[in-house]
Amino acid sequence: MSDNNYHHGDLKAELIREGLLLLDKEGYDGLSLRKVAKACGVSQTAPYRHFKDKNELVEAIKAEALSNFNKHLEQAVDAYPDDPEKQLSEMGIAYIKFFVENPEYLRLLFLSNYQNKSCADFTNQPEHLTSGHPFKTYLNAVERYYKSDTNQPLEPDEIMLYSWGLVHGIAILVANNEVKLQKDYLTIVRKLFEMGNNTIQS
Amino acid sequence: MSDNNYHHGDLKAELIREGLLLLDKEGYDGLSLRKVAKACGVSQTAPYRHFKDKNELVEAIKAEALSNFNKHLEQAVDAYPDDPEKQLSEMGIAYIKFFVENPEYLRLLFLSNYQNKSCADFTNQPEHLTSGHPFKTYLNAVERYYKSDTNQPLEPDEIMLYSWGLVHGIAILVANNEVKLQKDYLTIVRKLFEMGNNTIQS
DNA sequence: ACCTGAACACCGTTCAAGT
DNA sequence: ACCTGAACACCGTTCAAGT
Repeated sequence: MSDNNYHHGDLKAELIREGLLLLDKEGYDGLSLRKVAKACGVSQTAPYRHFKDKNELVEAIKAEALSNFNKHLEQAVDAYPDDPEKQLSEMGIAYIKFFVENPEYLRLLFLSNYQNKSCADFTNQPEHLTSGHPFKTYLNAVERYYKSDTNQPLEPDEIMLYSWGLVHGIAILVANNEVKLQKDYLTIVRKLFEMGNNTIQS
Repeated sequence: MSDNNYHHGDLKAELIREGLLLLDKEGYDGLSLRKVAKACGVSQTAPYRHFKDKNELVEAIKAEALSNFNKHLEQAVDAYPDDPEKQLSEMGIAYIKFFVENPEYLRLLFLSNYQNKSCADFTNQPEHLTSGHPFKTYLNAVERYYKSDTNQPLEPDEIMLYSWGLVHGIAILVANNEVKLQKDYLTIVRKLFEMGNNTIQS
């Protein structure tokens, strides 16, 4: 708040912002504490006034990335009010597209050993702790879909693992160029979603 | 072959072996060229006689890891001869279990930026280049399943993305403790596979 | 939960030199 | 496609000191 500090009013926020820029520019492996500090025009040890270690900085950058990701998902959901099935499938497509366009986010969010210790138990946690988190957004969409389909043979838990797993796996395989497909991946994904309504049908 | 070298008869193979041991012991981030060299009792620069740089060493370790992984998949396939549907679903379960039990392999194989440039185009490559590779094993299982089910509305390409994506995504979410489930994940996976026969049914 | 500069242990990589 | 040791640029982290 005060802008009469040694150098910055809000170094902590700037470190996070520059960290995300560095991720975009140099990829996950280029993300070093010293480079982020230099990008903020501050000494290499200054980040230690705001974060216990690199792990804490990376966790903060992750939180920012998750928030960006969540906005993409919510945008897709909001485009189809009152249609839980369409919401779920369009959100899945937004999910995949996001990571195909930002593959370094995948590395930051899902493979860094800078681990978020807390396992994301969104089902049993109070709303204020989980809202704004993409996985909670995903779970909400699954639950709306579950309620809208009274013939659904699967529990929310099961739809969650199925739907999230499918979308997540496809995102990773395509983003990492792991599969080689004849057709455009989005064409195939749309076909799969249409056939399965994004869930198994029996 | 000759064992009268400066130090080793087969340093290259030993570097790969020790690299994989180090991955198990210290995780993907602990995998350093210098540590691998030290584990082989050799100077820090000795690996450069066998690999252009760290990237090449990591690629060789990856190849070894993929071969171990492939053995697990083939074992599952071989347990159910003449039942392509069961082969596909049991292989999927073996796939998930393998990564849940060896999460550092996930990091090595799918999120390292030590990239295998060649995108795995297993559909159009000669057999001798692709055999022994887990993704080829997966593709083979998909194709056998496709041939066995004449009512299958999906192309092999589409089944591949669907089946591999689902299995891969679930493996990552569970191995990284990303989902919190009420029941055991294998119970849910088995139920999903039984319902969908590992593919969408229309 | 302010910021710096010197220092330490670790890393990948290069290069001249040695069996 | 042999192996080593010194050296360089980079990294995370600690610590005594300075606004």
